[in-house]
Amino acid sequence: MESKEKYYLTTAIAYTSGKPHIGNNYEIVLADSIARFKRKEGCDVFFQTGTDEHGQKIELKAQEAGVTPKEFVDKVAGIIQGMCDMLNISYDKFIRTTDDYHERQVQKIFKRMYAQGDIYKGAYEGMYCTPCESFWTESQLVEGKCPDCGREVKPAREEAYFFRMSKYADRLIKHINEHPEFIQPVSRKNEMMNNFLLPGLQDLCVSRTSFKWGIPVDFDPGHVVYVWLDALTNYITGIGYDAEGSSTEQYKKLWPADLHLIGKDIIRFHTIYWPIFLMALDEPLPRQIFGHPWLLMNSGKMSKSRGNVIYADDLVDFFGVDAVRYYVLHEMPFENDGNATWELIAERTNSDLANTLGNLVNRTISMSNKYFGGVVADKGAVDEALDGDLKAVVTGAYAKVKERMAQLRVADSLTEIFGIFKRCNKYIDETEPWILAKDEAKADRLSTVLYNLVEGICIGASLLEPYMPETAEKIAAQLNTKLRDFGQLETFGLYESGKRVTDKPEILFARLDMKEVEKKDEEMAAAMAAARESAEAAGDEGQAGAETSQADSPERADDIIDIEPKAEIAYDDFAKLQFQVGEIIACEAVPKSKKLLCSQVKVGSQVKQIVSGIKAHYSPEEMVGKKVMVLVNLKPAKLAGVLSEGMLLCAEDAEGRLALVAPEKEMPAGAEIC
RNA sequence: GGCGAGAUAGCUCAGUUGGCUAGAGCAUGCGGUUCAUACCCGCAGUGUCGAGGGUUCAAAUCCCCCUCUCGCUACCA
Repeated sequence: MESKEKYYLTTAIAYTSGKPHIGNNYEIVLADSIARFKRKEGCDVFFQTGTDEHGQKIELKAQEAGVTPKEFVDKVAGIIQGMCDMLNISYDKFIRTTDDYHERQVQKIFKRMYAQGDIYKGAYEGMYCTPCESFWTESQLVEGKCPDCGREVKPAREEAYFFRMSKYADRLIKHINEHPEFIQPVSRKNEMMNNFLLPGLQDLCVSRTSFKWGIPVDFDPGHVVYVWLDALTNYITGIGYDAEGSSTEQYKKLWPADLHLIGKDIIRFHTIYWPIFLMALDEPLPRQIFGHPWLLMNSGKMSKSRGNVIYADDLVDFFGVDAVRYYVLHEMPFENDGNATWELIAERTNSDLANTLGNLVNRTISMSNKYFGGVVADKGAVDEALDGDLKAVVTGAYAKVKERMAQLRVADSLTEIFGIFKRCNKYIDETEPWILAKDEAKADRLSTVLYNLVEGICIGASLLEPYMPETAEKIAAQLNTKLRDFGQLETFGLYESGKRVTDKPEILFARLDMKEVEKKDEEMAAAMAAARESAEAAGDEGQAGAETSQADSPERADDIIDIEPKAEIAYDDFAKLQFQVGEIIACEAVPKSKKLLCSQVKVGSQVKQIVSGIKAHYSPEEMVGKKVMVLVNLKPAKLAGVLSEGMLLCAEDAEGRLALVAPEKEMPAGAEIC
């Protein structure tokens, strides 16, 4: 192996709005296995992870919890770091965006970009939708109304800083085309190109004035640096970047990053905005960005409100840290979402970890003790026909694993490694040690067979170390040896002949009773439901550990709408709106539309046809018969080619779930709401 | 609506530039074995390779069309 090559990898930083679930933790386990693998390959690895701690959402959560934002994020960051430690994550640096050096650099970066003209002070000058607290350009409006809610918009203006994205678009397009490995998996590259780069980039707003919990723009009080400029730059500030040219030696050595590991939901920010920020700073671009798939629970996205969340600490308590690491690494394909349930994890643990691996180690050690008092010695009694293939499989595994890892195919790497253990089990069957033991004359052969097994297990365990470090160490300890370096995995026979293995092998993974697992699953589901109920009863979801959907984490959702509170309106404004109770008498999905339902709504003596974007939340069948709140005097418009003559009012929560608003007591269709 | 990906054994998926009787893992059934955590080894499967056309000596693999699923995006009064 030549002189140490550096390898800098990062995960996305976790948003500190609540406790992350196993779907969020997956990424860091994946990163950890890559980091450990690279270290064993001899690279000088730097592995950074951390937390993203600013934003209005956190400001609100803290307020609800009755603590300061800093107190709030300190607590959550502590939980997140604790989970990393629990999962045995070998990070070199845990950055928090509230760290002083980070805040200072973000301010400098902002100032430099402003001085260069990449950031300019402008304003949202456009049509403002007060209820949505959103600005829209003329072209975004639909029929002159807010494209989000369809209500009236009015001209408004709010001061803000913008980043001139378009200036760098051509360079980025060129870079992406010339570096096919830049965006992984490649299918994402086309999405970025077709949806954003080729149609033309919009300038990005990079400051806010509507909340305080952020990094202040130091030359313009009232503005705080918005979201991505703050969060993304952690990748350089964490290793000592300085916007004024005094970056540390560490930075000069490590940058550009070799790999940014992120969830597929934030690929856009990492493959478009982040590279452009770097271009503005005249820094090289990261080598590769891998947007990994998600780990789903019961084939659905995990979210607390669905009650299907699994937390890493519960899993670790039940299965053990390495079983959890193994599951998420093994079950996650490269491009498709993976699935997790208590039963699936248990099945995987039983078949691969308890049966194949654990039992192999156990039976090998047991035989060594039984036949030779624990002494493992190579007596040179080779049976070429039987031993050759075993040795070939064992010594050939490293090359295969290395190749898989180079493509970030971690799950496939594990499969290759387990090929060793399966081959060893087969070898036992082929050599039949218990028969050899009956014949004094075959003692040397028996000894060699056991030696070969121990050697095979040693190499397998050494390969397994990046993925399951604790288990690998346990195996080495039971075999009274040390884990090998990667340079020693292609030579068979390095186990020191004559050593004595442990006389009391410890079960590595106990077989799990599926009934117990089922019980545990039900228990957790019940606990989840109870927690949800009590949270609802208390009318409060603001505790640390509140909802974290996989989509709005690990960085942060751009669905947070953080603009000025609505302006006060006069009664006259309100009086213009006519609300009535409407009864839905028929409803069907709008063809050629994914989200629209078309309802016939009885309002008084007339029936209005109203199209609503609620297909994801209500089926046409369940709509029928509902009495709901209708805005009836809205100017009719066509949606997906279908006429809509009003609007059904809905409540929407932070996760975008909708609930129709209905009168609390029985009211006739047509009753005025005032 | 736009762009893209996919549809293969009960389940999760492999199938390279078209080439023999289409594969792996898990689950299932049967057989073997007993060192071991009721474990391990072997065998057996079943498949209209989404539907229909076409090119070819030959197509899961290429072309056309259809159905369905998924991703990104737009829209969602």
